[in-house]
Amino acid sequence: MLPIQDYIGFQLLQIHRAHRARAEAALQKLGLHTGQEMLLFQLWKEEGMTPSQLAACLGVEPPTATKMLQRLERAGLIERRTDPEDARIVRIYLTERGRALERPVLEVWQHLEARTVANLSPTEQALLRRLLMQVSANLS
Amino acid sequence: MLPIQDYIGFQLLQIHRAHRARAEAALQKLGLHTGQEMLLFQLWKEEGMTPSQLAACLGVEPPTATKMLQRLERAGLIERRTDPEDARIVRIYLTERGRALERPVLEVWQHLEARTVANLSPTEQALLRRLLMQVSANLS
DNA sequence: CAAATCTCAGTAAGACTGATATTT
DNA sequence: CAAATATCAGTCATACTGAGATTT
Repeated sequence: MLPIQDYIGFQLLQIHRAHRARAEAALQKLGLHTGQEMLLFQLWKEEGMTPSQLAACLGVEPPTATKMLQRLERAGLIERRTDPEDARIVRIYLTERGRALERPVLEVWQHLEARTVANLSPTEQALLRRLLMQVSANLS
Repeated sequence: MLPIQDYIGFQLLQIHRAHRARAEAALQKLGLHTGQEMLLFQLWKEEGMTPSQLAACLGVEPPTATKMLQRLERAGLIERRTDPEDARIVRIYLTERGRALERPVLEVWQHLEARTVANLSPTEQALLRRLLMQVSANLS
């Protein structure tokens, strides 16, 4: 029987926890929590997305996205606007403060990414990315 | 600028979520929640560990382990016994029901592990394990 | 009226910090 | 009394399901 440490499932959990803790510590200085930056990432790419679309991008259910958006709104980083053509739809826009966070958050991410792949050659990094992509597909 | 999907940090999060959802679905049939089986794993290897030791194995703080143990105790899978030589120390033992879960839980894990590494050659699997080990070390 | 969209309410596990026994 | 051990209390973000509310 395989010791638990050798299960990839176990390794993934350990890594996820460590990664999350590091991200949390760095994002805290920007007044953000882990997870919130994921949503902001999407909005930096394209504003005006709906809560449902954002939920799909993040792979969560709509009520989960709603709660995240409430926190971001309370923090003054995003705002909601009802779609003028279909009042069922809400569209999410960044505030100035939300836009201003793009650069520092990216720096945090790049820094953490560098740490994550430290001691791996460029070839190994590319390989890891490819293998993880396959794993991701396997589990979807 | 790298699209978010190409960050290994992002991939890890997606994979962790998918993996967790699959584990949750399978463990539910055994009356367990994700995370609980981690603790049981340790106890199947060695009973009589203390809450602090278990916390260290899992990489969490002692109060977190205490809560997990409370749930496992309520579920009738483990029991606490005060150490006879040092009354500060609590030792955790499996109940019969807790021991009986070893085989089915292992089957769930092996099945999920197989799915996780599907479409990867044995060489690639070993490589992935090694790369993840390095990543884990990087983040610790 | 049915479908779509969002949100609310409630629940639960995960994880932390800081405080509180209890024993050594 | 200081250190060690476990636990309690409180907080917070994650994430779900199921139930409204509103609009098309």
